[in-house]
Amino acid sequence: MENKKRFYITTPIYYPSDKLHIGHTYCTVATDAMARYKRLTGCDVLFLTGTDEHGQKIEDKARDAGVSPQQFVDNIVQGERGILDLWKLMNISNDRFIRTTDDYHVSAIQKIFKKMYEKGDIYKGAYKGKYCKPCESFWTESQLVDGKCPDCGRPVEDAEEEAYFFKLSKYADKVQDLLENTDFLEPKSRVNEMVNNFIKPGLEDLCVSRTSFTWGVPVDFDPGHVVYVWVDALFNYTTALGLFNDRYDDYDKYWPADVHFVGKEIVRFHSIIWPAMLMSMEMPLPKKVFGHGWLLLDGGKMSKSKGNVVDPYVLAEKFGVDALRFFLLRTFPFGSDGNFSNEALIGTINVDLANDLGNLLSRTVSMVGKYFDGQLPAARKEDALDDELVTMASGLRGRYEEQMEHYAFQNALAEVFKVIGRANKYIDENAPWALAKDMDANGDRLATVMYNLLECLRISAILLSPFMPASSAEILRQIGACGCCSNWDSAAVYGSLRADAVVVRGDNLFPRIDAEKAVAELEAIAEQAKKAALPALELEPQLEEKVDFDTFCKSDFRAVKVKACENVKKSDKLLKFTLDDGTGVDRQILSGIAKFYKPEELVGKTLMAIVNLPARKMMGQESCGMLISAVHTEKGEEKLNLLMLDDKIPAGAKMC
RNA sequence: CGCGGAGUAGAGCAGUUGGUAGCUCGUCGGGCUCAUAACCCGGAGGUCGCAGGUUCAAGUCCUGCCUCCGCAACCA
Repeated sequence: MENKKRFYITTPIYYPSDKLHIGHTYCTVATDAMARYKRLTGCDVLFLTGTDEHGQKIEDKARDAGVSPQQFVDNIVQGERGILDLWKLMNISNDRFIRTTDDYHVSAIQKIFKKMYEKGDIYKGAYKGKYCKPCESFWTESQLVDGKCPDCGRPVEDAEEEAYFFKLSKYADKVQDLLENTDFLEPKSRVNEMVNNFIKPGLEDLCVSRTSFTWGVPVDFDPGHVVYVWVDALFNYTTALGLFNDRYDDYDKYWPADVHFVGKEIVRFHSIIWPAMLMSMEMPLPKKVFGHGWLLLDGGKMSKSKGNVVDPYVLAEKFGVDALRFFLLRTFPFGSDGNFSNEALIGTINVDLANDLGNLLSRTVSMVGKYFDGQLPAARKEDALDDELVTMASGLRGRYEEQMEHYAFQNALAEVFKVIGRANKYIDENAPWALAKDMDANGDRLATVMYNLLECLRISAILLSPFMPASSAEILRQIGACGCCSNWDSAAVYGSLRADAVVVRGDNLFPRIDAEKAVAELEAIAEQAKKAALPALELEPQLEEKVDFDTFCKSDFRAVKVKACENVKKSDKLLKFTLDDGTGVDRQILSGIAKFYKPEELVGKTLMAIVNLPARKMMGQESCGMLISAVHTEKGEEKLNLLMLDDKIPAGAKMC
């Protein structure tokens, strides 16, 4: 037992500048399923996840929020509905959680940085870039928008910043060899991308310190410098085991990692920079980096700006944690991108979980209860009708294992559901309800049929447990499986379930979902969330361009008094004003403010209008001029307020 | 010619080393009644992006083109 095989698996450490979305959940759930699977098979597993908490962006966000960077990340990590809460909700079984702001990590990073510096792989140089003085920030050429600062739009200038660099170029050949000639990086399709894109054109040395912000691990031998992201972030996988710190003592036991699961956007850092740094440190390399795909929405990337970010909290609470976990790993091939949609989620839950698995459990358990009072008799009678089902179920663990070892969650689950589908068909073939009509003649046969169904459920439940821990346990409970027939070994032994197991009916595991209703509700929630995310107040930016005085004077603004005001027929925006402009002749102006005012409340008010705009027809009526309103945007919604003047001002008074 | 991925039934996807084109949903018809109006069987529906080529044989190999998507260096 002390020779248990060890397995160390990690997720990326996530950047807590915002709440996490379904994409992060996808990666973490996949890692969790793998970790649970390995534990199931008897491995001594260490599963690590965490957060990467330093950097300019966090510093900026914290400043905007008026809190310290530490308070800011604490809130996102530990706060209500934060990252820890999310992983708890999703039933993530991580053994450790590292935060790069943890003391032990910070001091370990300083030691690592220093060691690489002393070795000569980190050296001092100059980081060239574009500098925006007002914003005090550095930008790269590619970050600029129209050659100007992406934040404020003002011009930038060439500048240099003192910085430390890592000699990435020194390890280029060794890394290329690693990628091309081993299975270090999977899926294999990512290898070409890395080699062609980054290594062949020549690796440049990597900037690993900055002086332009302070929220980071200080370089202890050079005040003013903080360690820039990669050294700090990547080495988390080792500091969390106790490298250069006393907090943990598992480095020798678990390093090198068996696999890092990472999103395809950070494959580069994990497959090029990370091995190079480890080579520099003369440490063993992880055995594998697996770059999984992204969940796309409407074929495009999820992003805050598109307002299409999917909230895992909402889905888990609405449909259940296990259903969401299952959906993510059953539907999408792990290595490539997948199209997420609410319809697909609900479809998978209804078809696989409710109709096939849930209903199989329900009908089986119900029949054992109805025909045998929950406990099968000992006498059995086999039949050729059993062969195919029994063969399939007996070999299921092997086929499942083959897929799981290749991180092919989708295929592993497909194997399980083939057996579940076959079991449903088996019920039809044997028509237990017909057998039950003559228990004296068919009782033995009926018991065999029911036992075979229970066995299929038992084996399936064991193999599904890494994906749906709670639901699998409930299935095993309902079919009366004990500990010794709920483990990995028993999943390969058909007939493990005690012949006299006590079967108890429970609630429906996966209730069917009314798809139309659920989609509508989700869309309403999304709409609400989108609104809430919009800024409370937005103002039009001031114009840069100058207007000369003469041009300005050409605009003839006048005080006008509202003599009458009414809604324009068939228009929900327009109000029609009859105004006294001091000339003695009524002036008619149409204004698009019906949403904000009732006509009657405006009568008698003194407003401001520009009167020398050319007349223009709106909804078939003439509008001679324009009423002046103040405009601003609240929560994405435009608000208009008419300029109301002191009623002492006579009609026709000129504004200047 | 920056790099990479993708284009297969109405939708979403599988298709390992070339040899009758499959799966899920939907749709149409039938069966059953134990069960969560669930389950089972059958039918319809594809010139596998386009054009060439290699081959006895190509969705699968080669060439060219078109369309969509992602990445393009310090950015999760």
